[in-house]
Formats: sequence, structure tokens, C-alpha cells
Amino acid sequence: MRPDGQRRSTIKDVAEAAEVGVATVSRVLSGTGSASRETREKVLAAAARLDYRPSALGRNLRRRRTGGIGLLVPDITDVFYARLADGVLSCARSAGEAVWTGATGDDPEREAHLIGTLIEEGVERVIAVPSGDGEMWGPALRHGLGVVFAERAVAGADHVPAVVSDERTGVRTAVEYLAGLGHRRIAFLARHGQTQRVRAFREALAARGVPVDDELIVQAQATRDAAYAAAAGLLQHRSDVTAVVAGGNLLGEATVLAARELDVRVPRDVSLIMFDDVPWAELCHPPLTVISQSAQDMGYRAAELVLREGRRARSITLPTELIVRASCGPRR
Amino acid sequence: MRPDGQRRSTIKDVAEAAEVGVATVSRVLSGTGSASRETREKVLAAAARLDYRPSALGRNLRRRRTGGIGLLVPDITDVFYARLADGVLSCARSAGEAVWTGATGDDPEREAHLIGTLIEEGVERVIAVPSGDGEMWGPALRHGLGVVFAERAVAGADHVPAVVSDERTGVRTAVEYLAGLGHRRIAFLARHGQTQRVRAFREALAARGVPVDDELIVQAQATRDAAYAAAAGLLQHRSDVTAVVAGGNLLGEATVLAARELDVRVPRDVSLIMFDDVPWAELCHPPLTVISQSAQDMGYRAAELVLREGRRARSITLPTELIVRASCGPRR
DNA sequence: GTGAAAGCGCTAACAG
DNA sequence: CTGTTAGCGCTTTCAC
Repeated sequence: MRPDGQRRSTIKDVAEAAEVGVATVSRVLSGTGSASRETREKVLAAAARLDYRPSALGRNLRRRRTGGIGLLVPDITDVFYARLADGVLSCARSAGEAVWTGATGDDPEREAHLIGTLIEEGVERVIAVPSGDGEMWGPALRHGLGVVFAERAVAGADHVPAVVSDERTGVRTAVEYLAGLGHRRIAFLARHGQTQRVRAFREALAARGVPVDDELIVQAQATRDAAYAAAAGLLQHRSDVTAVVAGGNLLGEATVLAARELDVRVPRDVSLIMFDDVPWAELCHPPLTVISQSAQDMGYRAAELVLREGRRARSITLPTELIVRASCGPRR
Repeated sequence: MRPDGQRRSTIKDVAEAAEVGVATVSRVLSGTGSASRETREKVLAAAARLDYRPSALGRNLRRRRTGGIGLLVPDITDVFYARLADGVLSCARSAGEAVWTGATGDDPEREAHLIGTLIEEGVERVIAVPSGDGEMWGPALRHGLGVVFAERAVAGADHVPAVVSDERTGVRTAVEYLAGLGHRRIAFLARHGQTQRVRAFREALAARGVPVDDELIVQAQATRDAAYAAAAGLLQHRSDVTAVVAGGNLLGEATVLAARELDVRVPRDVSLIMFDDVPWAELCHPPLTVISQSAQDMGYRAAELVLREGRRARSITLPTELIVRASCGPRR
């Protein structure tokens, strides 16, 4: 056991113990260059004996490149982002890379601060779910960071590759399904910033010849409270609504809760479709019909992109799937 | 915009631009020592102009201590661990520390590998939910890492502080509640390694004078599939069971699913209490009675411990709370 | 108040 | 095949 305060052994210690030069130790341990079997064994033995682990600090400083990848998500407790993170972790692990994680809380300021830390720390590749309108990414890009956006793209940052899902088709499929059931007064509950989804919603409505009612598109902050308030407000003030599509699992959760509270029955009184196939969608009563997107896959692909291609990778659009369960019925 | 391949500016660049020595730049930027107002302004201006960010690599190498804290959880997609991670992230952020995250999959081998990476990376403080029986922590401790365990303690590693919840009381309260409802054939669905909870379960039963039936204590791996198999097996083979307590939210989820599949009604046919108050517990039908423990708090406290006290901190036990909802009824 | 210089642990030339 | 050496970017004595 190493007494508190004894310094960890360095390459020099190993060199001395093995009676060779430091360069030799470096070569043997990193597998670079060649060494006689005898030398190699001596080095390996000494390293093991001293419990030596090369310091990434020294190595990175010298090589002028740091390993590791940064991961910035709004909220790690949101199942969607947790899965995304899992995908990143999984890909990073198979690539032998470590990952720095940060929660931005969807706050550009916090995001900027985290980016700063990442840069100082020497992390040069990051996967991020950009918050706000992504204005904080200028400095990062200027510093030469390889960044890949996930889940959301940033308008005006087309040179930054992004892995997103085909929200357009997802929303359209949902709206068509609902319209096919006879619904005309369909509401969309979105998080602030989900402009793609909102636009797709308008388009889908228009394509079906359903007039869009701006009051039926409500945006909320990405917190449970705000989501609940939005859902409850909608259900309360607009009793003519017969269907709602929730732009994310938090919004969906809020809608279920609000509906229950206000004694609005699903699907009898209102039909519900939610983005994200989270585990509880199936446990819910009734089981929820969802627009599924694979967050885990999204994370994995983003990690692949940032690892393999460096910058100038191509963006990726992942498919969505409508999973029909029991939360939608014909127009009442 | 910095052309691809141009190196980032160093302290030396700033020194030259400001026409001072590097030492002065270092002092000004780190707030150490003193400098004339004039010099300070020159330095600050130059640093801003060059978009300079000090390299943590250089600094850490020199100071022979790295910042940052490591976080090792079994599975980031499990809400409990996601919340725990959130607590850690939150504390780390307010302390200005970055965090490395890894998912062990509850596999000691993967865990050991991640620990190795952490050590190489120079991270010297880690918070971990140890997997297996924690045999992989020897090397880490020997390297002088400051480690704090969370959620689970490791037998025989009493010198490692741990933040756990009062599982004993949690389980006892649940069992007493169930027993009070008239239940005698109570099953416990545990994850492999939840020895504390299992022991507490036995004790609680004994204290109530209920004979313990070993067949009613079933352990499963920490995967959805294994959990489902265990739950389904239990419900199928032991129709005399009138109540089950699930040792975690995955197990609880599996029980709900299996019960539904097997047409076992909750709480009419069997009562259910689950560890962890996850959001879906309330959305579930019926809403689940749970033993709540604050994972977020656990993570925060663990981070505090590892940050403030270094090693030789004291362990912490957090309270649990029985939240009664609608998944338990009188013995049928 | 400020600069020069010595390293932190490591790798990559460059000799031998 | 192997050892010596020169830094990577930074902080910290130690002189001035």
C-alpha cells in the first residue's frame, strides 16, 4: 500500500528499476518501435512491480493532443438524454476514449462555461445538444474543437455535423394518424426551441387541409413544472381539443398528469401521442402511443462521427417510428 | 476564425504580445502575486486579443495535481443513477470541477478498466457505485485515489467513505406496512448483490414473526430481461404470494409488466412496493407505493465528501421514506 | 514588481 | 536495438 503522500511512480522510476533508458520504457509500454525480448521483459516486470501507470498528462502535453470527448446535455435525468449519453459512453468505451460530461440545463451561459472548461482541459472533441440558439459555439469552433451536435441542429452552423432524427416525418405520421381517426382540433405541446417540430406540425396540418390554430401550439420551458403548467392550461382552456401530441417525454408525462388531475380521460376525451418511447409509456394507463426515436443510437452515431471523421463529417438523420398503443381513439 | 491546424495560443504568445515575461502572465491570470495596474491591463488585453485559454494540461503537470472528479455508475439510463449523476454534476459545477463519467454495466472487469483510465488520466477523486464485491478497488486506493462509494458500500473496505441510504429502515417500514395489511407471504425481488436489503428483509420478517421462505427471495441480474424473467417466474410459480417488494425501479417495472402479462391484478391479487420514487411510479396504473430515496442528494453529498474531505471522510446514511399510493391492499 | 530558469512526465528525434 | 536530449505549457522559486 502506498503511504499517503508518496508520489506515484514515473517512467523514470521504471527506467531505473529496469536498468534501461526512459525512451526504451516508453517504447515498450506503448508498443511503438522494437525492443529485444529480454529488455521488454525487464521493463514489463519493473512496471508491474512498481504498479506503474503512464500519466496521460505528460503524454498529452508532449503529443499536443488530448484524448477524451466532451458530452454536453441539457439534463441527464431526462431518459432521452440519459440514453443518448449511454450511446456516447458505449462508443467511447469501445474506442478507448474517456468522456467528460456536463449538464447545461439548457442555459447558454452554463453551456458557455462548460465549453470553456472543456477547452482548458484540452478536450478537443465534443458532442453536444446545443441550448438556446447555439450562439455559444463560436469560441469553441474557433479553438479548433471538433463538435458534433445531437438531437438539435443549429441554424446558421451548417458546417457543424449533426445527428438528429427525422422529426418531420415523425410529426407528419402522428398527425396523419390522428387525422385519420377524425381529429381536427389537434394541439402540439412543444419545448421552447423545438422549431423543427412545430414547423413540421403546421405543415402536416396544412397538408391535411386542417386549419392551424396558433393557440393550439404551446411552448414550455424544459422543466417538469413548466410542462405541467402548459399542459394543464391547454386542457383547461381549450376543451374543444380532442388530441394532443407532446414534443417530448417530459411534456407527455405532464399531459398525462394534468389530464388525470382535470379528470380528462385518455383516450376517451382526448387522444395523446408523445415523442420518445420511454419505458413508462408502456406502464402508463392507458399505454401511450409514441413517436419513437433511438436516443442511444443517436449518441452512438454522434460519437462515431466525432471520433472518426473529425470535423467536416456529414450530418445524419435517423428514422422515427410511430408505435401505436392505446392512447388514441376516434374523435369523440 | 482559427485555420485548421493553427496551434492554440500559449502563455508565451501572450507574454510576447504583452511585452512581459511568462511568469507575469501566469501571475496576472491566476490572480496570484501582485502586478502593477498597467502591466495587468496589458496582459489582460493581450490574452483577450489572442483568445487565450490556459492549458489545464500544463498547469496540472506542473502542479502535480489534476482537478476533475471521476464518476462510475452501473447504468446511466437507470433513472436512479441518472439522478445520482445529476447530483454529482451539480456539486461539481458549483465547485468548478469537471467530471469524467463511465458506465460499468455492473461488470467488475469493465470497472477495473475504467478505473485504470481514470488513474492514467490523472483524475484523483472518484465517486463510484462499486460493482461485484468491489474487489477492483485495491489498485485505485493504492494509487492514492480519493474514492467515495455511493449507494452501495463494500464489505471489507471500511476505510472508504460511502453515502448510502438507510435501506434497513426502508425495508422494515415496507414490510411492516404490508404485514399490517395482513400479508404473510411476501416476496422480495432483489438485484444480485443487494445483500443489505435482503438481510433487512429477513430481519423485518422475523421481527414480525413471519417465517421466511427462501424461495420468496429471488435475485436477478440488473437487466430488464433478467428482471422480467425473475418477476414472471415468481408470479407464475408462487400463486400464494400476496405481496412483493421490488428492490429497485427496474425490478418494479418488470413486476408491473409481468403482472399485467399474467393477468395478476395490482393490488387486488398482489400488493407491490418498489424502491425508488421514479416519475412513472405516479403515472402507473395503479400509482405505485414506493420506498423513496433521494439519488440526487446521494450524488451531491458524495461529491461534497470527495471534494472537501479528501480521504478519511465519514460515511453518510440518508433517510428513506415510504410514500403510500395505491398499489397495496389488504390480503386477498 | 518582474523576468529567467528549472522542472512536472512523457515522447520523438537523433545518435550511437 | 537503445540511450540522450529537447521540449510540450505551465507555475514557482530565486534573483534583480
